[in-house]
Amino acid sequence: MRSRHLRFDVPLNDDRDGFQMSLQQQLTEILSDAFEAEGVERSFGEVVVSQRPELADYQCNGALAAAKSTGRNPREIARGVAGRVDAPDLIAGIEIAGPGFLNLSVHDGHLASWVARMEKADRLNVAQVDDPRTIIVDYGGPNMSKALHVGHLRSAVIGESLKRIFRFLGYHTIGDIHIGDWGMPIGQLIIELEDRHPDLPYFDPEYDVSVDGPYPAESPVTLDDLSEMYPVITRRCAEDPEVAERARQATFDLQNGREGYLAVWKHFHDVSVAGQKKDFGALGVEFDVWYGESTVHDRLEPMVSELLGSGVARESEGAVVIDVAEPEDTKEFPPLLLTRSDGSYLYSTTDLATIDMRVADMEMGAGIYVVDARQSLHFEQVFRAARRAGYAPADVILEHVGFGTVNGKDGKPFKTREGGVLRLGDLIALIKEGARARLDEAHIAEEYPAAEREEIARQVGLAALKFGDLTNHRMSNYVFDIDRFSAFEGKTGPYLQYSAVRIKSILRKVAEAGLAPGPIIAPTVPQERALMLRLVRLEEIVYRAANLRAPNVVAEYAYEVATDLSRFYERCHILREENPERQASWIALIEVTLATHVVLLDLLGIEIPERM
RNA sequence: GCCCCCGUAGCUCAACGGGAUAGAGCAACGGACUUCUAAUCCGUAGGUUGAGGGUUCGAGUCCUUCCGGGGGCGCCA
Repeated sequence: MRSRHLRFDVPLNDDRDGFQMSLQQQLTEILSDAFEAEGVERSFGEVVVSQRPELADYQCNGALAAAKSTGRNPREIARGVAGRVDAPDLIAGIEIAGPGFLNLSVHDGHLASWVARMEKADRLNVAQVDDPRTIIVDYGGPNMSKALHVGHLRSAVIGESLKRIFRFLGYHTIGDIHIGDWGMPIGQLIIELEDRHPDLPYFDPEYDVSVDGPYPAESPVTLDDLSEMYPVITRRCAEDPEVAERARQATFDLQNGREGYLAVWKHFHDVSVAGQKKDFGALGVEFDVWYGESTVHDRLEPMVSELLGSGVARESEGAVVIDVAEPEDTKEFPPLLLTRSDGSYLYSTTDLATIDMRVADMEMGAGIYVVDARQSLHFEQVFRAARRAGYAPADVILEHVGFGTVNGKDGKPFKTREGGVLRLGDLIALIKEGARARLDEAHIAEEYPAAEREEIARQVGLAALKFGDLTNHRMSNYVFDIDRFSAFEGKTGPYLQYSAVRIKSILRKVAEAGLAPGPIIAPTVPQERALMLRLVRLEEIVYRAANLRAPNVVAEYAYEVATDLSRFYERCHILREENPERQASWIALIEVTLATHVVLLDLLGIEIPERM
C-alpha cells in the first residue's frame, strides 16, 4: 500500500519509528481490511477527508463505487463494512449516511496522540521519500537582455516553492535559473551596440588580443542600457529585414567564437547576472546553479554532428531538424528545429544539449521545467528529441510544469497605467512601501527600532506578494491587481505570518510566566479539536502538492491552519486557563502549530518575523 | 485550418483524480477589544459552475456540440 509517492514511481520510505502511516492512511488500511472481509476488493476502502465536517472527520465512499461492480446495494455493503470495523481506540464512530457514505469520526485520544507524535518526531513526522533521484528544477529563466518584470514572478515563486517541496520530501534537488544568454537576442544587442559605438574594440575585426592587449575590463553598458537597447533593436529587426539579417549573422559569429563578440557578450552577461542576483535575491529566490544556454555552447557543434551521423537528425531546407512525430499522434507534430539554415543554434539546440549535460554530468533523475504554459509544444518536442537521441533514458522524468500568464484587468498581459512593464524591483519596493504605511496607520510596532520596522515591512510585503501569486492554481491566468497583492488582511501572506507571530508572542509570555508544555491530551473544545484535525493532515498535503506540482495546495492548507489557530486563539485563552493539564497541553499544541507554520511558510518561501 | 489552456458569487480566486448542502477573501450590512497582538473573530446577504446534449446511483470535475477569452503551430525565446 503506502500509496503516496510522487509520479516518479518511487515508494515512500516506511522505515519510520512508530506511526508509519498518516492518519488517513491508517484509516484507509482499516477500511480496506473491512471491505476485504466483506468480500469486496480492498481498494474500495480508500478514506478521504470529510466533505461535511459537521458530520464526520473522514469519510469513505467505497461502498457506492463497489455497488456498481458487485451489483449489490450500496447501503447494504456499507452496513456490512461498518459491522466489520473494530478499532475502538482509533475510530470513535462509523455511520452510514445518504446513499452509502461511511462517515468516520476519529477517537479524541487517538487524535491527541497523533499530534503528540508530530511534536516528538523529526520533521513533524512527515515521511521522506526513499529515493536518491536528483530533481533539477529549471525556473526563473530570465532573458539576459531584459530586466525582470512581473511576468517573471510566477516562474520564480512557483519554481522556488516546488523546489522546496521536493527537497523537504527528501529529494536531492538542484535549482537552475537557466538564463537565456546564447540566442538571437544577444546578436541583436551586439549589433545595436555596434551601431551606437562602432569605435569600440569589440567590433574591430583587425583587433588582435596578442598585439593590442586584452579587451577592456570595464563593461561598455549598464543593465539599464541593455534594458533600453533591447526593445529598440527588436523593433528595428521587425521593421528592417537587413537589420534582422545582421543580427542573425552576429548571433552566428558569436556562437562560432568571434573573440570581440565573446568579450562583449561576457560584459552583457555579467551586468545582467548581477542585476538578476539582486532582483531574485530581493525576492528570496535562491538558485543552486546559475547556468544558462551558453553553459552548453561547447556541446552544440559535436551534438549536431553526432545526431546527423546517427540519423536521429536530418537536413531540411538547409536547416537541421529532428523528427519527433509519433505514429500514435492524433495531431500534427512539427519536427524540432536544431539549427537554422545558416548553421546557428536556437533555443531548441541549447535545451536539448542541456538535457544531455544534466543527465550525463549532473545525474538528473527528473527535470522539472517551470516555464510559461505557452511553451508546452516546444518542451514536448525537446523531450521527445532527447529520448530519440538517447540523452534521456526512459527512467529519467522530463516534465514541463506550465503556468498561466499574469494579466491586467483588461485580460491582456499586465502593463502599468503608463503602458510600460512593471519592473520586479519596483513592484517589490512598492509593496514594501505599502506594508510600511500599514504599520504607521495601524500604529503597529511604533516602539520597535527603525531597522526592525523596516525589516518587518520587507518581510510582510514579500509575503503578500508571494502568497498572492501562490494561492492561485498555477495554470490559471490570473489578474494582477496591485491592491490585492499588497493587501494585508484576510486570505493573505501577512495573515499567515500574523498567526505564527501570535504564537511566538504567547510562547514568550508562557516562558516569562514560568509555564511549560506538557503532554497533549484529548481535545475538550471544538476549536481545539478542529486545529488538531487540521495539523494531522500535514503529510498528506505536502505529498499532494508535490504530486500535483501545485504550491497552491500548500498555500490553501497554510491558510486553513492559520484560520483554525485564530479560532482556537479566540476561544481558548492559554495564560488564563486554570486547569494546569489543559494549559500545558495547549502550550504543546501551539508549539506544534508554530512548527507547522514554519514548515509551510518555508515551503512557500515566506519568512516569519519575530513580531509584527 | 489544426491543437492546447481557461470560463465558478458584484470583484479576485478555491474546490483533495466523479460524491452529500459548490467554498474562501475582498467589497456590502450587523455584532465582538478594561481579556495571551482586532493584520483577528462571529453573523447576514450573495450561485441555473458560459450554453445545450450525453455517460451514471451521483457531474464544476468525464465525453460531445456550440459560444466567449488567451495561447501555440521549423529558421523568436
